[in-house]
Amino acid sequence: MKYNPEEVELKWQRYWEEQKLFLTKEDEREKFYCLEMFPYPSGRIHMGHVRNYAIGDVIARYKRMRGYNVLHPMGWDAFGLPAENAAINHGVHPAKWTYENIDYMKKQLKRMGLSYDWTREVTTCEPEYYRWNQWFFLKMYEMGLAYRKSSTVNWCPSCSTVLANEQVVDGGCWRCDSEVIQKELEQWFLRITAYAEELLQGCEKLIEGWPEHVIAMQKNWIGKSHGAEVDFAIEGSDETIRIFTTRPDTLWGATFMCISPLHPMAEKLTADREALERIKSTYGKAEEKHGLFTGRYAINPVNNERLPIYIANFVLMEYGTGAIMSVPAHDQRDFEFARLFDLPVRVVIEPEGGSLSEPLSEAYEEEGVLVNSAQFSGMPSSEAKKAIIDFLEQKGIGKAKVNYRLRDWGISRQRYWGTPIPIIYCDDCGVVPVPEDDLPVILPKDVELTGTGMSPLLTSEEFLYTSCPRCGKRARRETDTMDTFVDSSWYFIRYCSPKDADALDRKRIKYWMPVDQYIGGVEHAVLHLLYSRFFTRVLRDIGIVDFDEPFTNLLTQGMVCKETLSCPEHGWLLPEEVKDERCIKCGSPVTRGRVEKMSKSKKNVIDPDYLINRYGADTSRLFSLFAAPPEKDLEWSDRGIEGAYRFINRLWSLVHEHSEGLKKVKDQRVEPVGKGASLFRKTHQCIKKVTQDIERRFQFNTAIAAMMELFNEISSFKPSADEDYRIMRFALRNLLLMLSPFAPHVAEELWTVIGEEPSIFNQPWPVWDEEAAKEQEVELVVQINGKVRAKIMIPAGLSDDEIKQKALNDERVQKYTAGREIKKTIVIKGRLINIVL
RNA sequence: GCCGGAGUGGCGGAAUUGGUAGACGCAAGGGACUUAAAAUCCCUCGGGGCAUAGCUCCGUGCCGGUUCGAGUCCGGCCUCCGGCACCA
Repeated sequence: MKYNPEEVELKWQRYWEEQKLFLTKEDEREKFYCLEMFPYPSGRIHMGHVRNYAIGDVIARYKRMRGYNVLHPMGWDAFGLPAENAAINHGVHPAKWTYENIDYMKKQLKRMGLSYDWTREVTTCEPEYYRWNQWFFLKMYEMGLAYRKSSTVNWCPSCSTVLANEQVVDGGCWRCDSEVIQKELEQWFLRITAYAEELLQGCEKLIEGWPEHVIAMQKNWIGKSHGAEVDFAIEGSDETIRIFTTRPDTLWGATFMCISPLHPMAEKLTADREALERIKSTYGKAEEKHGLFTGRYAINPVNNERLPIYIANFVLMEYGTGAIMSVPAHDQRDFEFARLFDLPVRVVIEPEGGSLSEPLSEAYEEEGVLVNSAQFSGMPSSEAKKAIIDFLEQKGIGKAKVNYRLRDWGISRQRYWGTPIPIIYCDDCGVVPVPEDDLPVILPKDVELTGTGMSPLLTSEEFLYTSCPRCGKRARRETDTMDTFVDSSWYFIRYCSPKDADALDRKRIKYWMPVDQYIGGVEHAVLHLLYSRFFTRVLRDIGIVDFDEPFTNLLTQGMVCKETLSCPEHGWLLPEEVKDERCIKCGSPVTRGRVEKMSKSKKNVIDPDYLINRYGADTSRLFSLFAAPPEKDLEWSDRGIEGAYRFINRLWSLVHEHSEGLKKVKDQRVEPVGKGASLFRKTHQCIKKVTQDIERRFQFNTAIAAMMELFNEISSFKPSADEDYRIMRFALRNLLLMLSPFAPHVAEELWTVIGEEPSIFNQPWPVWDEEAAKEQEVELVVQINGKVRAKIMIPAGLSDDEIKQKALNDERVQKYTAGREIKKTIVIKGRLINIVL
């Protein structure tokens, strides 16, 4: 009987659905919440999804067999730019585009045979979902966590939208790479900085369950630093400028001062508007430093020196106080600036036990010992930092200060396809929040999408004008929508009670949350994961949840990569555009480029539909789990998938070939006797290995390798008597159970072929017997002076002395030991002996 | 520059955390079956040397160290990949 993946897979997918096998309800069992990052409905799934969801499905099915009540949901991150761009470019309404994509992708996911509870499906563009975005926003507004301010924002002229700092990559838009410019706008912000310290501290709790590098990235992003704020008087003015420094030990080395062009004092200190504008235009540009001398001086409060005040493009208003003291001897940026303006460089820190040769060729940024610093000279930096802060505090001119790089989260987007911000502007009452009872504020359908950069909601009169909830007069709605990261910051909570009738049901949330295992790409290591941690804390403070961290364990899967092909004339090529190492269009030799993340633009993608049509879901899943450990990058291999397919086919044929013999001995007791004794043992060993590989760090690749080994042994075992069949059946039955989370359809089918009742997924995970798994004979490696000189078979469980005797009696060993004194022997139980001569 | 991670056969990757380096898969070579091919099955497969049923030396990016024993631990380098980057 030939293996037909499609037939088998559709059959069992239908069965599971009919049996409602994966629908989940709260019960008395221990819960396990297994979650994969939900996709953006871009149109079709890609190999990254296949890998992500295959990993999640193995975990969910495995945990289910281990007796957990598993929650394994799926949904759609359905708001976002591409839908709107499709509308602009092709005239399709974003809603239509999105829902059609969801339909198609849902079919694809179902075709993969994933064990989701589809009744919990969540779609973020539905009013039942986004009304809670609005509700949280109102709560945050009440709590002072949502606020409006005018600020310069990152603006992508191509996407015509505001970008969060995190969405700016190397000065370009994260989506389209266009250069990002600064623009002044009234924006809504969420005060994530109020939780900066807590989010940082919380990282410690994640150490056990999260990858180290993700925690490092989060800490880095929060960017806590200790230092001091110091007030500098301005000569000829009553005002002072406050600076922040992490190096109070270099205070005596300040030779000038810089303020940000956006600093409120900038306009007061210079009359030259034009020059100020020029500096502003280079603000934040990393390439070069620009400065403008104001003609004014500040007074260094520790030594009363006059310091010229500059306006400098590299001083950021968003960090610290927007003003710095400049110590060119000990800060490379100040050093470069000093060179530019020929400003003095004064050394106040010398390396311990040495001295700097002046003039300096670069700043000395290390810590050291203070010099030229009045009473603090001679003190080491670390000590001086504290002492100087004490001194500043006593004198009332400064204080210790902790700063964070983390900024508040700007959520306003001048876009249509997102959650309307539930705010009304009334001429008399000002900013008025939409009353809770009026939620949701529905996103209107009749909107003109032009891509001009104006909020499209401005074009819907019906939406725009409303009456003020306070005074009843005609008022305008906020027309910006929320950043879509708001949607994904709490969707995992929504899955617990997905229907609006019981939305945010505390009891159900308490049962399921937090997520026990979260699986997704590293690209969300800061953005999504940090926002989710923030939201969870806000929800905790509102009283909806009673924990801090949403995701107990996190698995960040590696990228799916493939070799790239390119031609000097035609650029990236598809594999079918290459013949005999030459481009079929022009005949130029083809460059086999680096193995890179699959992307349409580089033409190195594999379409999951093609894969599943050709090999089936089981093979596709098995290969993506076997080719590399989950957290590492996976290199696509056409041959590799053939290997996985071959394995499944071999298993299929073997089971069918022996199905009669296997069925006949069903329910008969297995005994480890006869020629099958070693297969019996191998089976127990395999259960142990596979279980341990899954339990510790999800090493699916080695788990599959172990199953292949077991299969190879079953396959070379030629059963004749019933006792042989009993053992073969025992081995196969367990192999199918172990394989079932990885290749669920074929496992379920073959389960019935050996005479078992479906569903295999109602079976418990197999257990091994430690005794039965033990080898009776083991290979002893005999080393002499650390080199392997012999390998001998010995019975397991010998004492050290017996092992030593066996080894010394071996003639190959005697060749070396003859006439020499044995200094020492080291015996590793059941494994190795090292004889030191 | 700073912070993470990784370097093992022709390739993807194993190695119970200090105890046989190369599991499993792929590729390659040889053989069987076949009119033939595909598929399938069996054997070989890190490199060198030799008196070639065997023996022996070398081998986990490089140099050193600890140890009876190092892919694994320590010190110093090199290379590659990710993240952050004028954060004062």
